[in-house]
Amino acid sequence: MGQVKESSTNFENRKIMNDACPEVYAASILGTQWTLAICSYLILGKHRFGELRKKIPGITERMLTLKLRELEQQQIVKRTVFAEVPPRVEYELTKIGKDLAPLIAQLDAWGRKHKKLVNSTKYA
Amino acid sequence: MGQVKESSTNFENRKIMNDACPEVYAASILGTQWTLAICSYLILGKHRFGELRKKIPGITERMLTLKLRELEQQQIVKRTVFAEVPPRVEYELTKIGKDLAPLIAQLDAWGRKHKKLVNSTKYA
DNA sequence: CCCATTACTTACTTTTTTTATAGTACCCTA
DNA sequence: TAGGGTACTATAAAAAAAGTAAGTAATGGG
Repeated sequence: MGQVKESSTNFENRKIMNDACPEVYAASILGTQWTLAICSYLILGKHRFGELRKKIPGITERMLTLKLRELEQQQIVKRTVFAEVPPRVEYELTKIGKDLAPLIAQLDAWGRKHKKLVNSTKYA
Repeated sequence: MGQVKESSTNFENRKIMNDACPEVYAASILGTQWTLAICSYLILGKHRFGELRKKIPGITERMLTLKLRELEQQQIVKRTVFAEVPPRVEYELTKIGKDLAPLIAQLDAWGRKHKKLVNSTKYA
């Protein structure tokens, strides 16, 4: 829950759902734009900031920064800064981050299946 | 992708990612607010509109309608209208909708684990 | 001294999603 | 004939998320 106003109805609603339903909580973490793409690359291994930016088409530096910071706060990603010039920062998944792998595989499988279904019925 | 402007950068970005990554595509379907909560209830069985509204705390009729329509378009939910007064409309999962069950179970498992971890380190 | 490199910030603007509130149609019952 | 139940719609506003564009810092090399 990035920048949610604690006074908003939206905040209340999410809080209640997230507290009551772990699956909703998990989906709300993974379902925002760019987040899962980043995780998918990090599952393949450690990446520098610039590497991620190059691999993820269309992402801006701002968005990449925001999402990485969010993932870091959520303890899904670990950030390591090297005291060099020019700077070098490496990102890698934490233990729980790595635990996403089978979940991502399932999402992938269901996604393929669904896409296939929808496309096959689109013009039927 | 509910009400996205086809001319926006956002539309372009989502399109590219969704086309390339089925897991991102799947997560973007399941990750928006209310969607997974609705599916979770429907996995338990057929529900009427009003039943869902009562079970899902905080949801407005408008949101419930919107999300159900979206799920219907995505062929995840089937809608059946009975020609009665007062009206009766039933919602149930389609085949691919039911295929979400194991995915939801995994989301649930990961969500619990993550929540536990975050809470345990919060004040450490 | 100027430029390149890398990983960001900052200050906005635009787009998308969610919420609020007030209807509507239909028939049945009291 | 007024009110109740059900499943919605319409319109507007608020909130959240994403995108744009222009910096910044530090240092080594030319």
